[in-house]
Parts: sequence; C-alpha cells; structure tokens
Amino acid sequence: MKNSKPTIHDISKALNINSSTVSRALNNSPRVSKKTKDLILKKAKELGYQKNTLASNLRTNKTNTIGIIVPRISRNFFSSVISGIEERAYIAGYNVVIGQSFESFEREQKLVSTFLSNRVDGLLISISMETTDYDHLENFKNNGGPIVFYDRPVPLKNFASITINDFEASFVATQHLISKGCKNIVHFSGIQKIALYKNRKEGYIAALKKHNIPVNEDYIFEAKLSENDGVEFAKKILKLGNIDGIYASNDTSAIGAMQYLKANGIRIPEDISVVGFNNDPISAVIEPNLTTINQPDFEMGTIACSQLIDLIEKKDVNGQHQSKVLPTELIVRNS
Amino acid sequence: MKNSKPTIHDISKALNINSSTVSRALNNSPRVSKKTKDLILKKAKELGYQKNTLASNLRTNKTNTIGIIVPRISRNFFSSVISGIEERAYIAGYNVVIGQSFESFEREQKLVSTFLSNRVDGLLISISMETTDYDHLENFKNNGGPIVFYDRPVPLKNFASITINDFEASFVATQHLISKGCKNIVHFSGIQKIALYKNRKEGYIAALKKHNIPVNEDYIFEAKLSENDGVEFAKKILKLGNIDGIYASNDTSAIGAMQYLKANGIRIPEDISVVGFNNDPISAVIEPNLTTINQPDFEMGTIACSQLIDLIEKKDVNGQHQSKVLPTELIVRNS
DNA sequence: TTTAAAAATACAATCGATTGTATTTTTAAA
DNA sequence: TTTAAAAATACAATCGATTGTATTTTTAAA
Repeated sequence: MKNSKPTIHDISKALNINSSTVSRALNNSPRVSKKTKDLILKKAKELGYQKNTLASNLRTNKTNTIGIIVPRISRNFFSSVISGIEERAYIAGYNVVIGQSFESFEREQKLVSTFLSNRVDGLLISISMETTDYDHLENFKNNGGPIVFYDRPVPLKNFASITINDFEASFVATQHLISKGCKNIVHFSGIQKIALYKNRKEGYIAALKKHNIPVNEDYIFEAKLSENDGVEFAKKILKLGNIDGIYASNDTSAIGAMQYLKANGIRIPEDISVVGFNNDPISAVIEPNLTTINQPDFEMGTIACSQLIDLIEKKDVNGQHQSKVLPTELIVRNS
Repeated sequence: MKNSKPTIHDISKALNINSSTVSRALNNSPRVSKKTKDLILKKAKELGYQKNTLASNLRTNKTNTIGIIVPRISRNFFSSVISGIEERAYIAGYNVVIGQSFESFEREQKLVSTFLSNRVDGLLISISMETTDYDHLENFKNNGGPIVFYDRPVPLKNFASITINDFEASFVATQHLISKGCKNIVHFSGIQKIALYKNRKEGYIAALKKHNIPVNEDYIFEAKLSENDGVEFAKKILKLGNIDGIYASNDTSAIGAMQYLKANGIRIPEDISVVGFNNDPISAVIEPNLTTINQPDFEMGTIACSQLIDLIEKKDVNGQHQSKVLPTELIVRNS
C-alpha cells in the first residue's frame, strides 16, 4: 500500500522522537545527543530514508546547484571547460546542471528562466552567437544569483568574467605566419556580434599593420566557422590565387579548408601556411599537424567555478566582479 | 527592504483574490474566469512574478526533469546522444540534468543518489566501466522512477535499453578486413566488464571462425582504449611483425595506433588495414581516412528519451521494458 | 538534597505552490 | 420574481524539511 518514500516524519513516529530532532540528527547538529543520533541514523537506514532535496531546498532557499549554459557540449573546448567546472563543483559539494543553447538566443533565454525558477545558486555562461540583449542575465543577477561569464566576453559592467586575451593570441598567431614569410594572409572570422571574434580579427589586423602589410578587407571571411564554412573559404582562396597564409579563428574551419585545399593539390605549408585556434585534439591528427593556439580550457572551468562559488558564498564580495584573463600559448606544428 | 521574490501570495494580496485562484489562473485552469485570469496575469507580470518550481515540484511530486548519466561528455559519441536526448526532451517540455561519471563507479552511485533526492522523473544511463553492481539502479527504479539504458547493455531483466548489435557490427567490420585479404588481424578490445566490448570481441572471433582463420589470443589486446592505449598496442603489433589488419573497438585507439605505425614507416592500408568504431569526426580527417562503424548516436538519444518519457507518463507501460536495437553501418574509407 | 545552568528535546511556524471541498455568485429555467 | 444548476471563488490542508523558541531533562555546583 504505502509506496511513498519514507520521510523524517516516518522516522519520527517510529521512534517517538520529534521530527525537528530527527532533522537535526540527520544534519549532524550538535544539538542532538550522540545516543539519539545513532538511533535515528539506524532507523533511517532501516527505512531506506532518502532526503527530499526539493523540500529542503524550498525551506533553506538554497539548492547547492550551479547552472551552466554552454553553446554546445559537443565542441571539445566547451566539454573541457565543463569538466573543469564539474571538478571544482564536485569538491565544493555543488551539483551542476548543464544546458545547451545551441547558439540560439531564444533557447538561452528559456534556459536562464528555467534556472531561475529552479533556483540555481549561480550561473556560469558563455553566451550564444545570437545574444546581443542581456536583460535575461541582468534579471537573473537581480533575482537569482551571481553570474560568471566564461570564454565569450560581454559588454557588461559589474559582471565577473574569465576569458583569454583574444586580441593578443591572435596577434601572436598572425605574427607567426608573417615570420614564416607569408605576405597574403586571409583570416577566417566568426560572427562579429561575438566580441571574441571581433577581438581576434583586430589582433590579426594589428599584426599585419605592425609589419606594414596592407589590410585587405577581401581577405577577411566571416561565417559561423563550421567545417563546411572552412571548405567554402578554401574555394574563395583558390579563386583569389595568391594567398599564402590562413589564420582561422578556430581549428574546425581551418581543418575544413585544409582538407579541401589538399584535395585540390595545394601543399601545406609549402604553398599555404595555416594557423588555427583552440588546439582541438583533431589538430594534432590532421596532416600536416595544425599549428594552433592553446587555451587553458579545463583551467578556465575551474577558475570560473571558483569565482562563482566565492560570489555565492561570500555575501561581502557581492557586486565585486573578479575578472581574470588567462594566458594562451601558440603551439607550433607543421602547418 | 523586500528583496525576496514575489509569490502567488503577493499577487493574492494585491488583488484581494485567494491564492488558490491565483495558482489556478497561472496554470490556466478552466475553473477561473477569463476576467480574473487577465487581472492576475497582468499583476504577475507587473510584479515580475516567477514561479518557484521547487515549491511546485514538492507539492506535485513531479519535477519534469530527466537525469542523464554519461561516462564523459567529451566523447563525440556521447555528446551526440545527449543532443538527441535534449532535442526530444525539449519538445516534450522536460528539463535535462547531465552528470558525468568519468567512468567511476563511486561517482556514478553519487549521481544516482543525487538524482534520487532531487526527484528527477526518470533516468537515462550509460553505465561506467567500473560498474558491475546494480543495486543503486534497482533502488532508483524502486524509489525514483523508470530507467532506460543506452549504448552499454546491462545484464538486468525488466529494464528498457536502447543499444546496437555490437556482435553483428563487429562481425561485419572484421569480415571487411578479411575480404581485403587480411589474415592476421588483431583486435583492440575494451574492458571486458562492459558487455559491449565483450560482444564486439565475440563478433570479431565469430568472423574469424567463419572464415577458418585461427583465433589467436595474443592478437586480442585489452585496455581502456584511449589514444595512448592505441599507441601501446601499435608497439606490440610491430613486435609481432606479421600483422596485416587491425579491428579496433573505437576510433580513438585506432587513430593512436595509426599515428604510431605511420611514424614508424608502416603504410596504411598497404601493410596494415585498419577498421575503427564510432565514426568520430576525427576518423574522416586522419590520413588515410579511417574505415569505421557508424552508430545512430543522435537517434539513440531521441529514442531512449522517448521511451523514458513513455515510461514516466503512462503508468500502464510500467514494468514493461521496451528495448530496441538500432542498426549500424560500415563506412568504408581508405584505411 | 536543592537549585541554577547546560544540554537535549518538543512545539509550532514556515518555505511557496497545489488541490479537494465548501461557499458564494452568476446564470438561466420555471 | 423565485429557485435550482452551473460557474467562480474561497477555505484549509498538504507536500517534507528546517529553525527559532519553549519546555523538559540532565548535569554539576552549592
């Protein structure tokens, strides 16, 4: 008959001990004697008691849960960040809820709203490509809890963020191509609404300028940087004819282009040198191995999560936004 | 002063309408008149009301949330399955909580326990490599809700599972190598505790037997199938000397081996042919492109999720385990 | 042994929404 | 206009745990 799960009241009745004492015993409060605790713990085990976290969360107004919003978990970079976040959260005793925006603003809004009504304690987010309006995030901050941005920077004051210096990394990548003798370098850029891609583009431009190479707007391609976009870009490159260098804002598009170029008889790096971004595992497998920028992805996760937990737990840091810029590294390989 | 979020009681007071009516209005119950609904909805918006899902879930004993346990999200196969699950869950109005076991039994147990006390409505799980004891899952089923297994089969009765026919896929893969003229085929096998790897091994053995090729136990290597395991296997292969075929239970290890073999002057497929498993994106990038088995990963996710939702929503299907075996396909490339 | 302080336990309200039942209001038939 | 039925709304209990305060029990000092 009784197929509902046991509650503290079942323990309470079974032992004739008030439920408040049962609750305190289960939470190991010093207000309950060792003897009673043992009794209660034994009975709890016997009944197969499992705390109803919903009830507990409702009462304490704390869920010990962190929400993560990520564009897509299938990208290596993001899944590494998530692993870093989980690692840190696990140690601190937080649960983690992951939602994918699939680069859709609408879906991102829904996720934020769900996290809000599920009362997560804080939010880690890398915004979608479509996001230019931040009301949903301001709202979360005002009514939900702290937010820490990671990877993709956002033009908001009073928010913490963990990023890399995209401008500088890009500058280094482009300079590497120049040092290899490239004169006509194209750039694969992402959607400009994402500041990150804008910054990368500007790093590329700055490097060219520094070395007195004219900046040609026709050499800057813009797309979502899928593998197929890389293929399309490669077609353009063949049409241009004189290109000797590619600096791509991600490895995926770089690899798409390399595949197409190789299939069309272009030698890499003899004819065209390529530098990517992200250091995806695949970059070490493609031939020639792709020179790329390594980001501290896992570390980005642990640091972002640490910051968030600090914000959640220390009310005094409230409002203070501790942002960090992490170092990147050029991995020189054979492309 | 009042920094707490508005509740139905705030709306109730503001309009002098009982909170039960407010609740019904917000849930669009036919018991509330259009006029009152409009009034309440307007006020809710004005106050910035957001339902407290915790309270609602506690009362209704339903969270509209599905728990997913996955060994690691960073593997392409799993992130595709997750995307499939999310797709289906999103349509059906369920939220999804993802937890990574990182192949650890302990962590898996903790996740199940967390999901149980957070009262997810059901569970989708691919068990960890260490899992040989299923008490935590039996317990979840008895006290939590339905479970659907995906990818990795489990020796349990009365559980639904969505899998592929590993034996058969393996048989086909091995036969392909034999048809290419391979006589000395090694097999990269995973941890035997996972039935999936056992089945793949048996498929390999069956194919050899069918073609009267003696089965040599020394040709069966066992490990966790990381890229590095592939490298180690490749070293063994070089030591053996006469190997002309590799059938690997995943692409990752196949690629590790290929990289090492190529670096040591072995030509693929002229000297050694290779077949992998999973059709990871990387398999289409490595040179030569890797012949592999494609699994319907995304579809596995949607189907598993559909089954679970059916089990959650229709009490009559309760107990009935609808298992499915999905088709696989050999993708012949150049290795 | 008495008694004040400390320790342990019980009481009762509460978190915010939901829901079966009771009451009031409205509608429409007589 | 009266009245029964239907529609709309109010009342009150509840989900399961937590927590400030009150009460009881134990401890130890006088």
